Amino acid sequence: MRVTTMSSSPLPLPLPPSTTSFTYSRGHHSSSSSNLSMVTNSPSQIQHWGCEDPYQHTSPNPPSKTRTIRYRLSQLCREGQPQIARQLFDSIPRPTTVIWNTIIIGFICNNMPDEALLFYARLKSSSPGTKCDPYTFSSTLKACAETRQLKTGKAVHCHVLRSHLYPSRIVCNSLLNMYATCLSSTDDETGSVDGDYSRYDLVRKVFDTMRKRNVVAWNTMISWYVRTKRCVEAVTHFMMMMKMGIRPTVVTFVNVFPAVSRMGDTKNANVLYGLLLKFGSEHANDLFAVSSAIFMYAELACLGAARKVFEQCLDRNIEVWNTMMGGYVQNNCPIEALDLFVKALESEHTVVLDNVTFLAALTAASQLQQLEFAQQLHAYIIKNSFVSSVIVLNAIAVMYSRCNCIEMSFSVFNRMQERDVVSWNTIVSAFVQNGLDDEGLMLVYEMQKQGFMIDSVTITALLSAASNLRNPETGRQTHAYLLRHGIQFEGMESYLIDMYAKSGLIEAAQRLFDKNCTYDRDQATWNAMIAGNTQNGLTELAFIVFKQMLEENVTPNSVTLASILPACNPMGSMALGKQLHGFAIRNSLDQNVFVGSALVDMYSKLGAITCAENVFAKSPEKNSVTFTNMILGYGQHGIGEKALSLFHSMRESGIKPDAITFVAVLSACSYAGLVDEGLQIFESMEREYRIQPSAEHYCCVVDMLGRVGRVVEAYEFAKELGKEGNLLGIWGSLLAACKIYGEFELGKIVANKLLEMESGNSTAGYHVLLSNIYAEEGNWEFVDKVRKMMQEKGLTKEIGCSWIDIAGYVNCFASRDRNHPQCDEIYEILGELATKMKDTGYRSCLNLQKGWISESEELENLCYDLDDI
DNA sequence: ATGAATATTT
Repeated sequence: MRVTTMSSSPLPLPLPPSTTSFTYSRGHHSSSSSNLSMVTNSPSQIQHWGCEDPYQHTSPNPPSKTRTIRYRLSQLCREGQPQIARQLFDSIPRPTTVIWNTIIIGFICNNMPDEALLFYARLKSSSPGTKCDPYTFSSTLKACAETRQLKTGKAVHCHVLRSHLYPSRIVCNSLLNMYATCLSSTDDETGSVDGDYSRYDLVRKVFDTMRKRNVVAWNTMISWYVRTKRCVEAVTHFMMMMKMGIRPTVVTFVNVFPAVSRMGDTKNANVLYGLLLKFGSEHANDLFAVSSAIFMYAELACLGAARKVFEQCLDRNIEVWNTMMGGYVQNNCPIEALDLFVKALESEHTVVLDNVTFLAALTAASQLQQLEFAQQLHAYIIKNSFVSSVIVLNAIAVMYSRCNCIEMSFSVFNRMQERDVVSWNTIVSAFVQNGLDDEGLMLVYEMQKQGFMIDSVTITALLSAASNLRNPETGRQTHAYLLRHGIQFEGMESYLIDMYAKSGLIEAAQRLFDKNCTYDRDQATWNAMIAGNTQNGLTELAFIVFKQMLEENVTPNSVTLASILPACNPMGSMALGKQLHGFAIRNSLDQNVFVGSALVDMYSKLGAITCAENVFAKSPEKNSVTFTNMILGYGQHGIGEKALSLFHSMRESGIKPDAITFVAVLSACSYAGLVDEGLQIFESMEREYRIQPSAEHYCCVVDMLGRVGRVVEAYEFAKELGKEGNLLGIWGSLLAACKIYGEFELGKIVANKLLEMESGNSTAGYHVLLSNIYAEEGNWEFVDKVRKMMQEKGLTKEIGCSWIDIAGYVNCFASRDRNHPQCDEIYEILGELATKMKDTGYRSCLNLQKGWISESEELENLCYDLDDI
């Protein structure tokens, strides 16, 4: 660390900024890149303040009059009337340095740094005789810092050097602050710093060459280190400063607190807070310090410590309240945040709530996801604030969207007088998150039409929509837009990977994963890749990525587990599933609602319905997915009654079933033959839950009717759906029912409908079914026709396959397969079983009497048929 | 009359 060069340098600031960046204009110079050059266009019309101006004809101004006018100027600026101050200033024929300073400072105080710079330029060009003093320099440098104008700041630096005055400590501090501010934002002129100094060295150099560094200089340095994300250096500087015997101020602590909290250094946080107390009660009671300490502890998730600081502060201002509430919100504790909000309401005689308070409450309400409370809060805000700002309205829209109430969200958006990019992003995301992806995409068009630019948040919403819609076209376009417009790529990887994987383009996802984020892959990126592999059936790859993630010490979260758990099912490995369950328990992730749902699904798909039941019973939190998975499990295990009763208790507990829940419960009814119950539930879908039945639901009902032989009813029902949706499944299950119940005429009608629908290899099964129907009728001519049709289309029926995990080894069985090591034994037992079945009255669907196949073949086919049922 | 600094929606 170099902090020792202060006495060796002859010049206080040996950093002549290059003359090229000296952009202040003197008229004959070209002044291409300077903001100061605007001075030549500045309409310095002399306007009179008031009717009479006592100074209009007096020149030069007498000292006493100067004092009066300076006083009036600063008073106007303090009263927030800089425009009137400007008029007064313009009426003065020859303003003195002090007058110039006053107007410049006045603009800065009124948050008009650009105006301040214009007046500095005017001072330099229109009255070259007027000297600048330390006040001029430090004020102007502040304006440069506020406007992030490094070039202008350098020009002022030059003026300081040329003034041949030894710059005062305050001017040096102002210079340091100007460089530190301009060289820490991301949008500055990176790399354009000339000479041998990198941007960081420049700030260091100014600091190192200062003759006397007081606490302000140190504070500036600490704050600069924190802003440029070098927290270790910030703390090191703090300690060096202490060692040199410089007494820290409140600002020092306010600056250094975020350094330790960002590092997650609770120990040093306690040390620093202890130091703050040690340096006197005026420190501990300072509201800036209290607020910063609360924020620090909240960022470290030490909410107890934060609350203690909060409670110890007796004279809280609104910032302190807001910081504490924000701390709870940040740590996902909406109840505590809202509790505090109520307390703030109760102490309204001591503080006035502002928009930031409402924002914190609204964000907490978004986390709480209780529509009723959301509406109460909304009503309260309407009643108690005169005009809500865009930010507050945006937060209200978010809140309704999180409560799954898109109608309210949209109506808030619709009624907004003024909208910003965040409003648009909010409403687009709201639609996408509530399953209205197409509407979300349309709103992006509208947004662009109204002149708002797509930004990185819009991109994430677009990618989610593309992913939900399985629409790689939209996804690719969005990816291209992102690259073409140079929108920040960081943080986008997981969305892109998810989109490509869900759209079935797993190679593209893998490429992104491999190339674009070889280092610094965040949790979400890993999760997206694991989920992508699982969803595309690449279960082994999913496990490889999961293992890699653990090896690279990335902490898995609930999403990781919920993504990897479904990978156990295709592998049929109960051992893996149990290992993951154990892993979840060890990492205290098993209480999570997503993990619980995934565990229920995993166990029930692996046939361990009792394990699924246990996980379900022990889940502290259950959502519609948890219930749906359990109902699905019961259905698949043929326990229709339990599925139904669980569906009813779900209703009673107030958890809203969704479209998939109905698929689960209807198919459970179907498997268990509970037709009347099923039909009743189907009818309640739209009536009670306002869920429009989709093709899948129709398919369940057709299947349900078909299975019990109510084939004609099923046919009438299927016709109701018209031409929309995935009709293939509906007609397919009807066809199977026709075959089983010998409704051959209807079967043929249905089969021909099916064959009209052109749709890949999935129709192979229907061809087989149709040929079987003809075979049962003995219509061999048509059997042949159908078989030939299949050959022409190149269709082969997919071989059914099943598997079971025994002692860690997955045994796989396929029809006519002879690869299993215990193949002979297996077929022997299968033969025995088939004989027993025949003895007890089982009849093959294929009519053996026609002599179409031999008896031994028929035995084999029996196994094949069993697989089909 | 000049320098350093807390809470904020997608």
